[in-house]
Amino acid sequence: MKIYNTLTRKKEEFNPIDENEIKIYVCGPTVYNYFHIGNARPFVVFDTLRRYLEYRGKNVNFVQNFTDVDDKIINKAKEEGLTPGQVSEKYIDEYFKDAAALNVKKATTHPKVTENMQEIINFISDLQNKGYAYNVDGDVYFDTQAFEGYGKLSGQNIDELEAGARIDVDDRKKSPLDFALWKKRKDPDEIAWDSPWGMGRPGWHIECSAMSRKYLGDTIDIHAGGQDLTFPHHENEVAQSEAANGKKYVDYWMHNGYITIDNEKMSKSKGNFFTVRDILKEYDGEIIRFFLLSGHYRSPINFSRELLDQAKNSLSRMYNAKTTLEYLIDTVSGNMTEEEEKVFSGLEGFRGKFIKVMDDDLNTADAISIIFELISGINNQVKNPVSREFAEKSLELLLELANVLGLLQNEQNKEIDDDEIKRLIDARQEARANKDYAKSDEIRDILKDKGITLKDTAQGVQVIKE
RNA sequence: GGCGCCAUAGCCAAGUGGUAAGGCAGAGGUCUGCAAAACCUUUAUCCCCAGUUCAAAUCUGGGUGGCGCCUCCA
Repeated sequence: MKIYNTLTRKKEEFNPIDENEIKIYVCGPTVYNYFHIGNARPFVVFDTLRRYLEYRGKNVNFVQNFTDVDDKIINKAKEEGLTPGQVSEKYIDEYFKDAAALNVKKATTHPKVTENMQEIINFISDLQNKGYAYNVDGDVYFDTQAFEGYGKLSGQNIDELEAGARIDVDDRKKSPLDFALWKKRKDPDEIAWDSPWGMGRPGWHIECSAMSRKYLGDTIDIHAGGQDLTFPHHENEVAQSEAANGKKYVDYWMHNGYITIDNEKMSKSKGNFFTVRDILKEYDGEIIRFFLLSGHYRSPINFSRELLDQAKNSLSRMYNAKTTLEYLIDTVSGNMTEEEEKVFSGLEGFRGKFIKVMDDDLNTADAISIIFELISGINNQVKNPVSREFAEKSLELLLELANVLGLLQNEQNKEIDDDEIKRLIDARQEARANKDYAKSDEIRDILKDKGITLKDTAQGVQVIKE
């Protein structure tokens, strides 16, 4: 598989350190609110990466943290009269609900900052002992000038960065680029932990370095996140980890593009964001997932209702194919004919094409189009009478590929447990048999309002529940 | 000021040297009592200019337009 590596700015062949355990770290959310669809993109994209690697037979050790102590959480807690812990616990729960709706699997480990305080403190101590960190009256900073290679991930030049100087000027720092590893407690009732430098809490960047080291080791295969984390967050992680461990931190850096609104980056500070929780009120999570995977992960995607509607209709085409096959499996019988064998072996060719495009830096847009080509192939066969075996095998292949993308995961409940609805369906069949079409159409409309769609097929009436 | 990305049909989008995938929407048709679904047909010289090449959406240079990072942000 080839992966575009931000570090080298090239697509590179992916060679994991240990073939038997691929180590991936994805920067997780700061839990002070519901996440928005821009936040959702890395969750979905890198979940897809993980699914694909697993599909190819790899074991993946997938770590995604929760930043559960931070200024924003503290502020939110103050506003709502809660403790920071109460706020973060709440939004961790909410994260899992929305992630599940998007078919994002749970990580192997979801470490929390507050549960790794000792490791973080030890990490800072390591840096201090090696001369990469300095303590200014209880605040500890990373000395960027001491680390050769600062700027190599983001392609930034230190002199130019300083010249750009939108960074805060703080006389206590040796360089404006230096960043906080440990923040001293500012007032006595602020949440804080004891440390060699006094009461305080960790800076943001150090958390990921410490948790990555603890759960995955000094050097990992893939570290991923949104493009906006490249600088300074990931640049700082590289500096910290390589300074402390004396080893390469990450072999492959992956960064996803933004979600935009009217071609402008969606962000909390701009206020132009839509939470997944809100979108879920109108659209199924899989529609959102389809939307997020419909373009390449490094390209920006513009968000709009129109595009969500397009995604919805496209996904319906996939579900129609699935539903039709399931219906055939229930209603027809027999093994594949020679003709069907031939057609099906042609359809199996799409598996190889699917793998080929996914191998090319996770080209999910192409992967989706290949699933559609498979569906066309299936539909073309299924418009004529087919054997049950053909339907079964086709469905299996369709679901195999869709599952890699985390799509077609919704199961239709085929059991009609409502007697009233059963009666209506029977009544319509009777009316049709009597050629009383006015009545049968009327009943069909009534059922439609109840979320039951009827299709008259060669095998009989197909009932589809919404 | 530094670093970087993007521009393909009405909409979305893949393709990065060999003559434009796929989806949505639209139009017409087949099937159906009618629908639905499905199937068939139909819609692009790839922002502009110049260059390299037998050959360029794809490479080079120059424009134009849009976006991002350099500050918390996925």
